[in-house]
Amino acid sequence: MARAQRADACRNRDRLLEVASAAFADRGIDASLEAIAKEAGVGIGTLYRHYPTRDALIEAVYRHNVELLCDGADELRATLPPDEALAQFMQRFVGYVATKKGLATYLKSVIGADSELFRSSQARVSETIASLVSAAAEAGSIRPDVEGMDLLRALSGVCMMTDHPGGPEHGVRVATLLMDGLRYGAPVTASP
Amino acid sequence: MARAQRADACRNRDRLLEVASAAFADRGIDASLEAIAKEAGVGIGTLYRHYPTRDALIEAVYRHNVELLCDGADELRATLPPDEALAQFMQRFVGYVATKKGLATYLKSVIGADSELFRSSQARVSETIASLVSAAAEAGSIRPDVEGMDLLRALSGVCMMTDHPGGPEHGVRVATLLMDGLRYGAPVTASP
DNA sequence: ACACTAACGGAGGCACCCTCCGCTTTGTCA
DNA sequence: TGACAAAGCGGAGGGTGCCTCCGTTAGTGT
Repeated sequence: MARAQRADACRNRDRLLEVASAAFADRGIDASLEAIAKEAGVGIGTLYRHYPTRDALIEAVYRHNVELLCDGADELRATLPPDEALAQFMQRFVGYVATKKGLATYLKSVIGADSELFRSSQARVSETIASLVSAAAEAGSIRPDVEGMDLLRALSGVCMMTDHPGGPEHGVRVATLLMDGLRYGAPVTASP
Repeated sequence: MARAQRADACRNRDRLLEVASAAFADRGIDASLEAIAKEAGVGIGTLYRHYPTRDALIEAVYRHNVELLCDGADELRATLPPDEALAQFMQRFVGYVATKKGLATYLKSVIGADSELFRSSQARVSETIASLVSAAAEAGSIRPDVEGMDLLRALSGVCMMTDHPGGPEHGVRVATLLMDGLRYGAPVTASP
């Protein structure tokens, strides 16, 4: 439907989202909106029309990132054996949180931790994990007594650690460990 | 020594610290420095002479707050029975973190989590707790098998929860529970 | 009491935020 | 295909906050 939105508007909207995502990731949450607009090749007015406030833009970036992460899971599922897909997803999750935690923290402070945004994104992630877990369990490549939410909680714990001394590579190592823990005791031991 | 610093400079410095502490607490980390200077009754130049950057001011406020919290422990120790002193301190700690977490998060993102600042303030808090714990343990009003660091870690966990749904009053309740846990099994059961 | 500075204050230049409105592009319908 | 709404664009401009710089003020020591 062209009525809904013009093609150029769509393009600009998407481009802004991408540029903003990169900008927030490497220049922090305070990145200049004017700079973002310029990098996206649009005027500042265009940015503000699509995202009327800074918070709206940040929220959109957050949503987009969660979406990317979860959509990526379908691809993993399609191209890798179930346990590898799960392992890969866990690594991505940890990496994602390490980069984007600033966004979440900021949003929490602005719109509250129990908003629709967080509930829905949490639900999305937890569904994704649950489906990866159950696929791997059915294939017999991880132990059958683990639920999606258990794993999500464990991962969250891993990510909390990231704040503290030891740096982000800690998270990666612990996530690997966790995955090995899942494999341990599986009916069929998958070859790495 | 008057040579070291003039009296008015001292006054202004202290006043700025107090005003800034209040401002950051209720208007957030982005509170206008010009407003802070005005509230403190000094020019913006004076603020910048004492605290050359925003970060310097935030760091000073953080240090000051940790100091206040820990100095307060001496007073508690002097006026209350050891277990009450510990209980009171735990409540203050939780309340303090709830208000001031923004500062710590910001500082971590700017100067890193493993800086001298965090190491020294963590040491200060942990010493304070350790001394309260051992005093209460010696008095027999809490169980003897708990170390200061254990309790600090538990409290940190309580504070992490504060982010999540349930609000800050959760922290207070859990801290109370924790205190009861400490009293349980003490050689002498203190009367509340 | 006086001179010597440390300390003060705020004007000013800069960057960013966000709004507003005249101009351009796009999609549609004859 | 061509013309016309209207959807969309861009950036000037007014406002606010950051930080620097320097002329002025007022504590301090003799």
